[in-house]
Amino acid sequence: MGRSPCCEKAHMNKGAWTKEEDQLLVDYIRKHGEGCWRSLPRAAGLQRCGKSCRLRWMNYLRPDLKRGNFTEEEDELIIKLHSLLGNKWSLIAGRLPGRTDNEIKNYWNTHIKRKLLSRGIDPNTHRLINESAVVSPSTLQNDVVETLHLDFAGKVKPEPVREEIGGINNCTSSGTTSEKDYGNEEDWVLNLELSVGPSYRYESTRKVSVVDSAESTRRWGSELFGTQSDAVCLCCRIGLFHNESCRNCRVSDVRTH
DNA sequence: AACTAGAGCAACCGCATCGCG
DNA sequence: ACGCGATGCGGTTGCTCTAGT
Repeated sequence: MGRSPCCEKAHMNKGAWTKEEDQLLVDYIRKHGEGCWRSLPRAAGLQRCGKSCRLRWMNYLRPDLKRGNFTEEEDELIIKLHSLLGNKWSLIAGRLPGRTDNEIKNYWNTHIKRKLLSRGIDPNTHRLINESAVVSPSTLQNDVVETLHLDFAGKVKPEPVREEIGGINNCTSSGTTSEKDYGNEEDWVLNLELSVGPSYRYESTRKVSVVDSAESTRRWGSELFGTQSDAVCLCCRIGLFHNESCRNCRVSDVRTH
């Protein structure tokens, strides 16, 4: 019994992709678009399972991928996002145009971990290795640290946010704040329109309908954060995209907001 | 030149989540 | 509400390349 395999593996190629396979996949997707990965291999004439095709496309063949070395700005952004999100590579990748989750994950494991360790920072907790106190001040400007806040969809998970504001987060997947401090995980939703900013007042955004009894937490969020119009994306707040359009804010000059 | 160890990265695997009937 | 297939995600593996001896 048990789950049926995602594909018939007996006659499938495995291992590195050949140029011919790449070409077949690219040609097929150009013609038909992405989607239906399970049936794609057969339709494209590939002896690969759908998962493998998807991975190859996502991580290597997509035309919008940015190849080459990570910039210093990207490094810092990854570190900051990891301190907020933990090993949520796909979410982190969503904030780095042209980078894939796999690429970022590999880069983290091979470069950034070492970089943080050399700074005396534990890459898992983002805390200084020799001190129990706070955390990676070297990587975040003070004004940003003081005002780091998260914006929640529908429900607010208050305590960790307060911790964000007071020092730096405990929100990573390996964080230490216990679940009982803010209820069940299912009761709150982190809106990944993460924002970092000065002490603007900020209202929790509600991308999904609020169907809960969280009026109090909502009010709490409003009192704490003010209106959403003040929110600026993380990239802009930490000073990236100084001279170019930010894809998150759609604003060409971040100094104006 | 040959060998070895380590780094880097593409790809795989298994589980989780989503979405549709 | 439930079951099941499809897709997505994160951890891990293993191959390739390169630097050191």
